[in-house]
Amino acid sequence: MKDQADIVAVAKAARVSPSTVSRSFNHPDLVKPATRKKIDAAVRRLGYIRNRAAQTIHGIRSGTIGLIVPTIDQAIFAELIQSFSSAVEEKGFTILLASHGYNLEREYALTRKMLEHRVDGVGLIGIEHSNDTFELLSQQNVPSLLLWNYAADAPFPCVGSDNYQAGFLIGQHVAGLGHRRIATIFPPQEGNDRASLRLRGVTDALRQAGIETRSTWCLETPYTVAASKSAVLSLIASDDRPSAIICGNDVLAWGAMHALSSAGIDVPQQMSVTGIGDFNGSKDFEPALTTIRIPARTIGAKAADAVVQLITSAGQADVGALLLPELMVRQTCSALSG
Amino acid sequence: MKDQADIVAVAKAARVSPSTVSRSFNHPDLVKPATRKKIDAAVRRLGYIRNRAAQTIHGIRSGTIGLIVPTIDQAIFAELIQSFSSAVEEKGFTILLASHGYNLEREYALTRKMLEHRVDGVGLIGIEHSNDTFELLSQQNVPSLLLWNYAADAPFPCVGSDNYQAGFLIGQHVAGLGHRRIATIFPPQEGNDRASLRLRGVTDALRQAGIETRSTWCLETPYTVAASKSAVLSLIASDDRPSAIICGNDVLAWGAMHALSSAGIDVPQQMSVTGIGDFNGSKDFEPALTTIRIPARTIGAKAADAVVQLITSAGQADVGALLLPELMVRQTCSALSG
DNA sequence: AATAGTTTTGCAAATGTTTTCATTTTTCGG
DNA sequence: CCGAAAAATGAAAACATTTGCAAAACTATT
Repeated sequence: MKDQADIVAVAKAARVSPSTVSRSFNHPDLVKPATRKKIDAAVRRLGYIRNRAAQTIHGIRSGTIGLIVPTIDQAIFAELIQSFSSAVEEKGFTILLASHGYNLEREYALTRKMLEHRVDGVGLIGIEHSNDTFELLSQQNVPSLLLWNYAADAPFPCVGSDNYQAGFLIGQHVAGLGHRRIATIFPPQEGNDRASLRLRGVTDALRQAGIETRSTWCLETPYTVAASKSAVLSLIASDDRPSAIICGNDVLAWGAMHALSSAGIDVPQQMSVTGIGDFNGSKDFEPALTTIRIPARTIGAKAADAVVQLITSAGQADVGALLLPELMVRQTCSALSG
Repeated sequence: MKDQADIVAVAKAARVSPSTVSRSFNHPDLVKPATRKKIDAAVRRLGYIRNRAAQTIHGIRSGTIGLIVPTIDQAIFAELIQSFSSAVEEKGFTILLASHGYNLEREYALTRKMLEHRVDGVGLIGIEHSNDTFELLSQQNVPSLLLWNYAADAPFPCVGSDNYQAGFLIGQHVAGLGHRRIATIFPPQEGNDRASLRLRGVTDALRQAGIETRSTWCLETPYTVAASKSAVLSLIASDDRPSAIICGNDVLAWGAMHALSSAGIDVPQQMSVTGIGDFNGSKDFEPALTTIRIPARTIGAKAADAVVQLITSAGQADVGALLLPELMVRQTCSALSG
């Protein structure tokens, strides 16, 4: 870490001025090929690496995009992060990643930190954020994007799906198959607009079909197979069982399936199960999971395009995108017989 | 993005010098409380946000750590990234994340980019990397850490598990239960030392038990449930079936389980299956997956400690850590009857 | 060979901070 | 209320770059 070569060292070694070295990097066409060669040689010899921090203070873009997510280690966000990150990488940006654990105060703090790093843009998951966060972002005038969820009237452009609609679709489907005794299993709603919208969608669809949900059948667990499995295990311990379980996402559905399998309850013969998300693996689950497809990879890729557009157009572009949720009818949810 | 407040704007507004403002941030005890209050007020009024890029060129740490992974959207790396990132966040760092898709050339390019951003340290997954990458890192003298895998003689400190041992353990276990007809299903070995080490461990353990693996039973698929399921489906289409399938990781094992379940083959009665990794969900799979535990969260957390130590001790600390793989005997692998 | 035009280079100022050192202000014991 | 010591502040240099402008070095035309 001692005397790392800087641009003037390179200049000296190549017997040119620092300006020329700088130009040789940033506007190679402005410097004579022969000179460029000398410089390249010097660069290699000294192991010089450009200092983006020093460039950044000239108003040059930092080449970083802040991505702030609730959590990383969830199948679905991982997929989103992957596609987002590889798409922005392709465009020459690098991702500054942070997770707040569904705590919107922490999200604000992280946003600030990102701005200290002078990210060129930021992506947030969902539409609901603390007021401070929104103010900060718009006051600092940083290209910002809301991922995953979509609303036309959100304070920033959204690239995502309609989570209410997702819930509504699945509720409608389950009710349409004749189910009346329906349980739900969702994560805590606090600070998670995706989940609460989905649940509202489900409830509305059911109510529209004349079904009221029983509060004892509305389970709430974190997003893990383990939690969901044990919640469903105790749900079915009672004689008074529902005929279908609507899960807030596919991970919860997997947990439910394992619980039923371990109790020897056949899906979908004796009990229907549905997910939301259509994660990797849900299609190949046995039996294949009926769920709502929310195209994480597409969202990631489109979002990447969108931020970059926002950045390069100084926020003038119209980049929102609504990806419609889609019902995937597979094997875990069947018509109520009898 | 126009006239964002800078430190001199704040200074003017607070009627003090820039030096004082700077001090008020970095050494608050050196400035009079009253002055500090004036400054804080000005900061708030102008919406000033410190510019880390400008700090960084003073040799001050950038507060970022580069993490370069093969892929993000795999259960297991997601877990690792999550724990690593939240642990470093706690210590005031932010993660610069990039993925190379198991391509070590790209890894080198990404490493360079990280260095351009003047990350304070970098973490790489696995022990095998291109020579250029190693040279770059040691020549630039950046605190570097190898995660996930462990070897005493690696060029940089490792925080990880012994993947050969992991493979060996599971091979031994399966052979010890009397299985002789054993299939394996592993990802492509290219650029993935974890996978190749595991496979070597398995093969060695089997050979030691006098078992040679048949090449037609050595399946190779990417890390997805879908790929694994279809590979296993065609494997069992033949009459000449193995009695056990050793999978390179838990995702592959899940795929295998679904394949068997869809073919109506009982696990473990008719076929044993094992994984490696002990991912979230494997314990609650039905039947619960016998696997080798590799403690991703612990590795992430320890690795975070380690890099930060490396950074703050200028590379003088001895931070390597070997987390032993552990056999988790559950329900998917039973003794061969008859 | 001289001129005009073009290409290539260097100088110096600018970027937003931190830090050393010197100066000013405050505090406090007499 | 004086002076010494301590505390607080400011001026200026430093950090690693980029860039506008001007000078220098070529080319081509006559």
